[in-house]
Amino acid sequence: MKKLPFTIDDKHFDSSTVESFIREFWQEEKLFETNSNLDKNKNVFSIILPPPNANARLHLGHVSGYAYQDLMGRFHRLLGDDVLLLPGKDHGGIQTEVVFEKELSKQNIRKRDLSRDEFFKRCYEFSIMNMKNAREQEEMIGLSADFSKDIFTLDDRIKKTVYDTFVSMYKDGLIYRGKRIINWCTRCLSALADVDTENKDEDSFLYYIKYGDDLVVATTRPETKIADTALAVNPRDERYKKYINTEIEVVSPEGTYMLPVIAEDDVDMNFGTGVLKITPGHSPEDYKIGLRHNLPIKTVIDKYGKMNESSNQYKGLKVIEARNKIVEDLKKMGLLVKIEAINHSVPVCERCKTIIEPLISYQWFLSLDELKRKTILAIENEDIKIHPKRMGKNLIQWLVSPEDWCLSRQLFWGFKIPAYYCGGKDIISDENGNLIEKYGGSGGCGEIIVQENVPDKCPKCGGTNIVAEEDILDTWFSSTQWPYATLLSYPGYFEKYFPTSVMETGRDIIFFWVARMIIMGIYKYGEVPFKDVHLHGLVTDKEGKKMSKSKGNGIDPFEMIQKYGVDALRYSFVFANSIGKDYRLFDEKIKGNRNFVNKIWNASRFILQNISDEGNIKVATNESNLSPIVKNNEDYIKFSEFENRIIELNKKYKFGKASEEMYEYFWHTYCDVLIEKYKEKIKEKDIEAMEVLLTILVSFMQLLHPYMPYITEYIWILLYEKNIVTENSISKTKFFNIS
RNA sequence: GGGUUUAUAGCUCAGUUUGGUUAGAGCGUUACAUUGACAUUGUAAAGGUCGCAGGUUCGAGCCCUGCUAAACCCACCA
Repeated sequence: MKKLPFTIDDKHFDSSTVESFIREFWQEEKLFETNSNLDKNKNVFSIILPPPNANARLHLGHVSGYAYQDLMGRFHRLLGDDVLLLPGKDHGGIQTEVVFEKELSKQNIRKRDLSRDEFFKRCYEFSIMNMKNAREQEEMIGLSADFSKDIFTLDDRIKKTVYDTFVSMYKDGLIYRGKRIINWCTRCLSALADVDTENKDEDSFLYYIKYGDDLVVATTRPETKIADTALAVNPRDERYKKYINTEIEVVSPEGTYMLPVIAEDDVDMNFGTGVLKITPGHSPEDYKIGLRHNLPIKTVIDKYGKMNESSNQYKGLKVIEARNKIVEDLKKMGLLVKIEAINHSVPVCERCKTIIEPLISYQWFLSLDELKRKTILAIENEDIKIHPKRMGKNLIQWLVSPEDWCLSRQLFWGFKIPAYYCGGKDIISDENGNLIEKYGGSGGCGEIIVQENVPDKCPKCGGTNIVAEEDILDTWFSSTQWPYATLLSYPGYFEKYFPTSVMETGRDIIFFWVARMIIMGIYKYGEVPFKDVHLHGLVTDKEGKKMSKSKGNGIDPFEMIQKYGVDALRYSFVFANSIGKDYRLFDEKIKGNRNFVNKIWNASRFILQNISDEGNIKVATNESNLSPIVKNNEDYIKFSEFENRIIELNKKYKFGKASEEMYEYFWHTYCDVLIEKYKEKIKEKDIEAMEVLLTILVSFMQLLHPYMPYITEYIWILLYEKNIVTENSISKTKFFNIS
């Protein structure tokens, strides 16, 4: 072993010196590397670590997650388990694409100026750079992962699994190409799933517009008037009963046309006038109503957010421009009754905050009905245990919604959809303005071929004019396969480690990720991909507000590490917190834990300084070779009870409680009571005093190690150098009273 | 509208499968100590109607009901 950088004569514990020393030591010893050999005497414990997005430095959220994951891994190593912590890096899909677009714009380059391949290449380089940073930071915080197995989500081995799943889901009829209303981002120029959108409050106007002679409709979107295909009223609404199932003549700036009036329970009698215009082509709610009443679907807005050619006067105008102009025109025609100010929420793109334009479009979908049902059963039967339990209810609530998952994205950064069209595909519109996708128009039979590799000819007609799908897969389609896709990438790992022991992640991505990982696992292997789900809360500032760049209330974890050390920061994430609860982090909290680190250092220092070298004191390695002197010592007996208690708390994921009790025990029992009690005796080299204090110290280092890996390992090495313990690393040991 | 959570000292939080003496900790505040393993320390003190109102009970911070306030999630917002 290298010369120790730091001795027991140093009063103040210098965390960064010790951290880099220990880090090198761990790397040299290759302590956390794994293999596919199954040892039947050992339990297997595995966590596939949630991969951070390779588009920025790690933030507090990542570090807090790693604190929990590493804690569990190290704890199970000390139980004697065969532990795998498998690290990875996420290409981050649309998130990274948007971040990198901003990078490009700094160089005055627009994304669509580059080819897809060129964009992909540059974004890949950008990601590689970030991945290196992330990796360094992961090592810095003491993550005991097997870095020789670090894997990127765009790795070819991952791609193989993802494509296999896509193809088999297509063959099973779960994945299909379909037309429906989807969330469209006019800036990203892509379809988005519901979870990729969020709601934003917006000040807008409610326009009251005359429809026919008697009816007035209140709408925020007058520009979609041209695409109306019905009016709807509540069947219980006495005011409008007589109009139901009639047709009224509607005058508009684009001419006069007839609209049916339908009865619909979903219409709120108290909103506006109680008359709703139905625009199935541009509103998800209206789309559903349209399906129920078999209404035609008209489209007036294109993918750029501009009015399309079905409008004569507004063609080419952006939505807002068209809205203002049509309002002017309606006013001139005497059709505008009044305008009210309104604050309502609108869906926006989760990434770039552009207002979503609901559009009718052909996309790839995954039917989830059956899989969701099975997933609910798995949760209800506790095939998978969610901690905290109440989050399971949230999950089930989300799973009962029947929406299919829109898998295709019109983006550059990600896996291409493995689909091909014999003779290509075209979008045409029929006489009613309905969009129809036609296949095989440019010389082919129109067969859709779904397979991993590019086909050289059509398996149906033998044609060679094969056109590849240009869309890419939603990044969540691949990341929800992460638990098995990673393990399948290394021979024997899947067999040994699947299903994994725990999925540990933030409570905020339970729908995005956790729910759909379970769904995919159930599809692929008929079983849940992990046995337990542990969800940690979000880190907030002292006022309980979410940290964000724009608010400027964020804490840089690496600044805190420089100031107080990794151990203090990591302890602050778990200290006195309960599972799934958000926790407030601030400087004084971390500082308090730094003081605890220093207390541990000084107490250990005192013991080590006063141990007689000639006495050749050794500490028992397990309960059976414990000396009777220690075994019967009342202070040791009490400690032993405490030790069992902490181990039990860890098993129950009660890390907050355990950390609190360890703090309390070490500071106020070990230091304040026991050291004081044995102080004089120890200086007289009394064997019982030395053995009791040492045995407790050694065991306590093991107990605390998952929570504070650096200082405990360093003290352990000092004990090893003094021949007090026989292994040179805590990671090679087991808890004292585990046989 | 549906679901979930929280409310305990100035601040941040504990208060435990199971209700039980005088409700605890850290930070902060105040006083004192200091060549001592540790001033990143020690000893002590002040500080609480346990959100409000009922109920169950010999006994409620804990269980039940209602209310108030705050936060989060889902749906909708024409």
